[in-house]
Amino acid sequence: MSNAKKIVIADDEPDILEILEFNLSAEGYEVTTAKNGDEAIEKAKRTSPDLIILDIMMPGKTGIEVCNLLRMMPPFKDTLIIFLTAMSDESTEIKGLETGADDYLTKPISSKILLSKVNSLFRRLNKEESTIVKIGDIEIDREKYIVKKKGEDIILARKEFELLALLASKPGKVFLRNEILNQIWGTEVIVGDRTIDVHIRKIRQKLEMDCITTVKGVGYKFEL
Amino acid sequence: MSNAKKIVIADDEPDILEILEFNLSAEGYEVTTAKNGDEAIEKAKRTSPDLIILDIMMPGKTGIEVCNLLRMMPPFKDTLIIFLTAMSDESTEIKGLETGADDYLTKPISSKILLSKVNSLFRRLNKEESTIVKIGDIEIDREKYIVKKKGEDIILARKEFELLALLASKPGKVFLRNEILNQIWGTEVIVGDRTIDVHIRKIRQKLEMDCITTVKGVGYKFEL
DNA sequence: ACCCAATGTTATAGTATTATCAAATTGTTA
DNA sequence: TAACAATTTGATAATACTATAACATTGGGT
Repeated sequence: MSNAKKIVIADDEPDILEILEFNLSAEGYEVTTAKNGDEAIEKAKRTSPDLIILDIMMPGKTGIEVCNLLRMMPPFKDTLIIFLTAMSDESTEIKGLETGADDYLTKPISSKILLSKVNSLFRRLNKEESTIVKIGDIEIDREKYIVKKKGEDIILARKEFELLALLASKPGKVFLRNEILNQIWGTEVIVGDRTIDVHIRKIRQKLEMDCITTVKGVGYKFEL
Repeated sequence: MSNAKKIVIADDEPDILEILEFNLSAEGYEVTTAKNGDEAIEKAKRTSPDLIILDIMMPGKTGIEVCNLLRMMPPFKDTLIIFLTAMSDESTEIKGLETGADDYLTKPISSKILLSKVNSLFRRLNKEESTIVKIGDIEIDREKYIVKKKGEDIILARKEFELLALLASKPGKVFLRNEILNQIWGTEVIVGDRTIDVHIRKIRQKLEMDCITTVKGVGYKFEL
């Protein structure tokens, strides 16, 4: 899966770095580590991570300074940032949140809590972004009602779009004709047999690709 | 449109309820309180809050149970939920996060921390709503109710303005007719289908641009 | 290789949706 | 309250979408 979430962790304590990296990697995240603030910024620029975990107390730039710098750069305007802090000092916590961090964790860190928190943050983010589906050259945006192939817009009518979106929602899965009818036309409306075929044909025509496969006697599936 | 964020707080301790309500109200939030889980669900259904704060330990349903129930209801799929817990018990914290809560706070609660956290959570959500929106030649100022095209003022009537502002708030996104009706006219008022069309037409006329695209059978979107 | 059911193709007619205009209603301001 | 602007509605025209019929083709089973 190339869509593994990327995380950059910055902490000056090698032990912590290692523990966090181990745990997050085990969970399937793509982890990059940094020993200090500057390295964190540099790695962030290079890897475009989905989440940045910053220790507040670091030699050189503090996590808060790093966060401030990152927030000034457009690519990191909305990137998730979590602070790590040994202090249970309230004012620090607040400063952190108001700097634009999305959360903070207090050391000593329980890996279970960290993972929960990370997963939880991503869960929220995923919901917002699930409107866009990318499969190879094809990009389907449910919100914008747009289908793109290699960046070029392809105009689909409503039913065509819905049908494609349905099939593409689970690439590889074979959708039975009945399933498709229920999902797109609903149970009340009854349409003839050829209706689905015709829509499928139009999609194939417009996409100019063979990404919808017929499974005879069963249904259709979206692939490649 | 009163766009004050609404919050429902559930806790069985009246003191805490009062403190939280006081602080959050002072910050401009619209607070509703509930003494137990069932009441929380009921109030949530009635007020459609933006955030729900749940004490975990409550007589009757626990906060976790309430959260589970809420998450099953479509309207609350994405609502922010924060847990309040007296326990620093790690397993509880994790159970909370994995239930679908967005964060948790440990009692005793510092109101400053609470406010920071709440503000921080909403900040992320609010990014979309900056008062001035610029898209190409067009500039929309929600506060001053002014639209400019290449620096020149364009005078739009209120509904026209609101409609344009709505569409432009998420360029590219297709707004369903129902969505538009709910956002601009509200659920109580019922207007005919032609109303939207006519307003769209006037906006197009006054802007002298083709920036509003019709997606037949779906809705309208603002582009370019 | 043949058959037959399932699917592909095409053109077309019917339908639903939207654009446009004018007129009616409501709201606002002097 | 008159005058004017804003909003809504209804009728009608223009348009795009969809379903279907009729026919062609395919491919698996025997």
